[in-house]
Amino acid sequence: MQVATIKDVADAAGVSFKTVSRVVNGEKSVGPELRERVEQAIRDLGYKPTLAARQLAGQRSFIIGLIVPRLGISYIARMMIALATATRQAGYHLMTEVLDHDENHLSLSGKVDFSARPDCVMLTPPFSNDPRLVAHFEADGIAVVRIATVIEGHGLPIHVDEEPITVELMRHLIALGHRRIGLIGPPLPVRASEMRVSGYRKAMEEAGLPIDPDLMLRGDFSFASGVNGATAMLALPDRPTAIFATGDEMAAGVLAQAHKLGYRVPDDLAVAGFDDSPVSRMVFPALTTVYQPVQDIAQAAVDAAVHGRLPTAPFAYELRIRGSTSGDRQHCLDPYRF
Amino acid sequence: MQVATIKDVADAAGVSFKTVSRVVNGEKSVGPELRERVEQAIRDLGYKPTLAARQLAGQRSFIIGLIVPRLGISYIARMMIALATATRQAGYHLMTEVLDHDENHLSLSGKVDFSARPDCVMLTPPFSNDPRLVAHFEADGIAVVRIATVIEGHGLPIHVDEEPITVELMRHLIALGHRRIGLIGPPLPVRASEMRVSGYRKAMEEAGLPIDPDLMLRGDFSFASGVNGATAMLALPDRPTAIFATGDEMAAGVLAQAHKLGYRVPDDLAVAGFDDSPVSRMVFPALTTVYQPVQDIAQAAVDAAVHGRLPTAPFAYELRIRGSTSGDRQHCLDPYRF
DNA sequence: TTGTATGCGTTATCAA
DNA sequence: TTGATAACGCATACAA
Repeated sequence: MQVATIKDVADAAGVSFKTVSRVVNGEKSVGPELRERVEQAIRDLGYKPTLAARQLAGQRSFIIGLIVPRLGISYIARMMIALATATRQAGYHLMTEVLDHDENHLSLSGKVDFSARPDCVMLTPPFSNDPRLVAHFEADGIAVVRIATVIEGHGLPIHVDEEPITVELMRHLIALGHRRIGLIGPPLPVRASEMRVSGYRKAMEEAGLPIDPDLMLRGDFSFASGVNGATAMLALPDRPTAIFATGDEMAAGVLAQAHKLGYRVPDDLAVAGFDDSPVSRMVFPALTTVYQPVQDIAQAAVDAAVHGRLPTAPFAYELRIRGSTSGDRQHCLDPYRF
Repeated sequence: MQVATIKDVADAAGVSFKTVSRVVNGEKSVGPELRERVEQAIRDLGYKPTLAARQLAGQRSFIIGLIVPRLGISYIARMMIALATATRQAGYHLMTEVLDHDENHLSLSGKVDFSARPDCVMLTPPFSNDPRLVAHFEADGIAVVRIATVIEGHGLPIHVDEEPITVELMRHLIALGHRRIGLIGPPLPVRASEMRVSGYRKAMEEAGLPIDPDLMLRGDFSFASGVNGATAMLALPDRPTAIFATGDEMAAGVLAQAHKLGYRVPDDLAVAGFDDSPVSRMVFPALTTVYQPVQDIAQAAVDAAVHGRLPTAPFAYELRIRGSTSGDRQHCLDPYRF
């Protein structure tokens, strides 16, 4: 015999298969005696309900779709692992689709396959901020969870507020005596991470420091754009003594360029990033950065996907002060946990 | 009306739904005229066959399972993206499960859910080298693809041969004049990456260089183990002038410790890694390393999963010589593509 | 080449 | 509280 079906369980327990179905689905209209017999039979036969049949007969598929960009920064990889774990814990299955970063919603139908009929689709940045994508799914009656977004609109938005922690990070730099602090921000002023820019502004104003447009550049989260940003700013007559890049990969680019030019970090130039990505710990000196509560965010996203419940409390970001600003020469040896 | 079913298409095309089924499955026993009518109707209604129904009625599920470790080094993340892409191109769906690194096969049944009935399961390292895991799945009649393995046994092994490219890397170091070359290897002598160790030995012997046990340490692929290995070797009376770590994260640890101790890289100490991971490009100087043809490997794995076909030609590894051995101070600015 | 009947394993509806 | 029966959307065998 292959795998046990609901009928096998019913026969073994001496009940109708509908009763087994009730037990499996946790319905309480089952007598304690029968319930016990059924549960025993389920254990004995190692019965697991077939997903496809449940999906066909019921209205749920127990599948959650996940759409991620191909050009994955490590933040996405961490999110994928965390979402896979949270999905499983909720008794659901994760089906991952990769979408090219620059593809629009028109090419979507050909790429993303709805034949699995997920109960819900989760969108990571940058897709979580694309209203057209959301509309595309909702037109098919599929709920959409938008992970780490700041914009309103349809779907189930998992809002994040990165401004307070960014202000904290900036205060740290300012407390160290930096007055000219460069910023390498996200690509466009519409992204979720734009709050990292507003946090920068807020802290500068709070400290009574002038905001110099020359010190505010934009990158694309890549190492290369960090290098380029640093190159430009360090060539200024009145160069910054600290640079805050809104992503660790960019910050690593700043650090590398500083090394190449012979600057000592942090004595000549302090560098700070954002994300607490693996690379932030592997460069030398290790990068001061902001820890993203990826697991909490993933948990909230799955909760929204399964129960339609939105998170109530804000997520707990944490400042990680390391050598690239403090001058502490210790390595960060904590194992990187996803 | 919700989503179009096969019957809707049949009605629209004025044929029986079985004919539609034939067209969808690419059977050729359909007249050209009817075929055209059916295809038109499919386009008009935007029909996509429901996965669950195909799975229930047929014998295939069109689902491929993927099991990855939680403690993900970037190699795994890249593999996940590549596998998701290749799976989609093959018309299949990828269902990802995260397994804790140290879990044994006994706890497996509770963690990995078979209710999706995947046609095949793909295992990445380190799971791809666990015979018990393979047996576990095959007992359920599920084919198993073992990605990047060197051991024989059941399932569909996607063999990799990393020895030749490792020899090439070592020759590069030796050609630079290094005679005492340290090795920080994989955890146990049973892993796939053990070929990186044999490549080290082979190249040393080939060059007539002595193999000093003091210069052969083992790590666990983590940054921390690279730091520790470097610390130990650089404290030797006759310290190495070059260190080859069999993973980029470990190599980054070596590099960081070298910086901390004030060694110039590569003048005082050359460092080489393996994987061409993102971090290898973001440290300074950039790490000399070996590019892994992740996309090719992923393609082969999916091919094995879908058609049971094993790759014939070896995979094309590539040496990436960068500043950590050559002294070239240019950054690697290529966008990192998954 | 085309169409019809049957069943896959489960949930939903209704009756007992 | 239980159970019989009909779907769900499709593939498979078999018939036309």
